[in-house]
This record gives sequence, structure tokens and C-alpha cells, in this order.
Amino acid sequence: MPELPEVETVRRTLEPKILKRRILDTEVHYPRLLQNCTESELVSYLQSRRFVKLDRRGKYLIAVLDSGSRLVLHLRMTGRLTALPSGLPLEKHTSLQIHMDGDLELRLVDQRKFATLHLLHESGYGAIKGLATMGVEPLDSGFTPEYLKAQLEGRTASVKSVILDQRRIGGLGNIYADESLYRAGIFPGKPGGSLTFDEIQRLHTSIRAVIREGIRFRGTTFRDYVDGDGKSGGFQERLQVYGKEGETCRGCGRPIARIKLAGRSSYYCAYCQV
DNA sequence: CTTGGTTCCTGCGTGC
DNA sequence: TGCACGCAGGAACCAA
Repeated sequence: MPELPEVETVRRTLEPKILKRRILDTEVHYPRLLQNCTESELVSYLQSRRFVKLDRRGKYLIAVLDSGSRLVLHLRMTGRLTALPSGLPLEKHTSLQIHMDGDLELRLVDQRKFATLHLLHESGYGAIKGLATMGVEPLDSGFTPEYLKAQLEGRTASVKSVILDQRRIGGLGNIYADESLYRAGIFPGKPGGSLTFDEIQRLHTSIRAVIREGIRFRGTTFRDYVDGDGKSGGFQERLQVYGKEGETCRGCGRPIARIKLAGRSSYYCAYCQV
């Protein structure tokens, strides 16, 4: 599940490979990937264009073209975006291929087919609701304990569902949310509005630390994720609770538990997180 | 406004 | 061994 650290790692690995190359041809194998244009529109628009920049906002990748228009991609759960030598065998669930000069192929493989692609010609993100309403990111200067407090204040929903809300915090997903709450010693099901300022400060610190470490270790490969070179991440070695139901808590030796919150699995230690 | 349920999709784990 | 079934999950959308 690509979250902020994974998408940032993809961005960093892809950008130097794809910039300045000319697009030779585009093949769309899963047309429903395209949210606001047709297959033929995309193919003809990209013909002979070049990418001049690869940006990220939350979990969105934004590829800026030399025309100024942008391709906006969201990998959702199983999307893999790689830039590898052209002509490698076509994998099952390949949604998109962009053939570029210099023997390079930008490829999207997406087993569950939830990934989305927008082609934006106008400025701004109005056409993409999730981008237009994206909240402050954990590593932005605006992400302060006070900001987090304001997001949690008055919420009866669980703290976990509040921090997963992309309109409040951009880029956090299930894995890093669970790891952050574990490090902060906070039970994920606790109502958001019930956190003390001390707990909010701890959560703020742990979210930033977990996201920074996630990037430093090049993301978490729990199942599908690979970076732009097709390589797995390293943060899965550092996970303390996510996916570890029944395993021993490093803090107290008791078993890690799992509950459902807002429709998602939440892993936590019932003793260390209150 | 908030909150929770449903939907999209495919592969995998479970149980008979 | 084989098959049906439920589940996993990010975010848009809908209903209350």
C-alpha cells in the first residue's frame, strides 16, 4: 500500500530516469484507469512530449510535461510504477506503458485496478477532489502539535480514522498510522477529541519520525510495493505492530492485537497503548 | 458539518 | 484436492 514514504521513494527513483526523454508511444491496457480523458486523447497528447518534473503531493504523483500539463497518478493499494529497460515481458495486470527514447519504459502494473490517472491541462487541482482538499503533510512546516490538536478537537471518531483522513493529514495510510500510534502509546480506537495535549505532542512527534524513517528506509514492502527501479523497500524490517497480530510486543512481551476501525485492520498492543 | 457503510477489483486464506 | 466464499484496502460517494 503506497503511502507517503513509498510514493516519495518512487518519485525519487523515477525522476532522474524519466526527465528529458521523449515519449515515443503510449499503450493503455486498462482504460478505466483514465479518469478524465479517453485513451486516444492520452496517447495523442503524450506523443513526442517530455516530462520536466516529477512531484508528489500526499500519495499523488504529479508528472509535469513540457507543455505545462500534468499527469496525476494515484497508486491506491497495489499500483506499481517503474521505469525499466523496454521490452521486458508484460506482467499480468499491466495497466499502462509509456515507451520513451533511450530504451526506457514507464510502466504501471496494478493488480486490483484501483489506481487512477488524470490528465490536467489547467492550473490547480480542482478536477481532483482528493488533491484539492489535501491536508497538511507530516513533514510540512505547518504540521505542528497545534495543527494536530485542531484536527482532533471535538472528534468522536477514533484517533486513527482522524489521522487517516487525507483532508486533515496528507499522505498517512494504514501502516504508518498504526506504527505512529504504537510509538506514541495511544490506543487507535480512542476518540480523537479525548486526547490530552501531551498525547497529541507524542503523536505529532511519532508521526513525523515514522514518516521520516519510512522514507529513509525506502518504504515498506508488505506485499506489492516496489520503487521506480522495481526494488523492494526496507521499512518492513522496522515495523513494530503492523501485520503482527499474535506476535510479541517489543515493549512488554504481550501479544499484538488486531481490531477493525473504520473498516481497516488496526494492529496495536493492548498493554502499551491506552 | 460529521460519521459510518458501500463500492471498486483480484488473489489469497479458510473451511467444508 | 477442489471449490465457494469472505476478506483486504484508499478514497469517492451516499445516507443519516
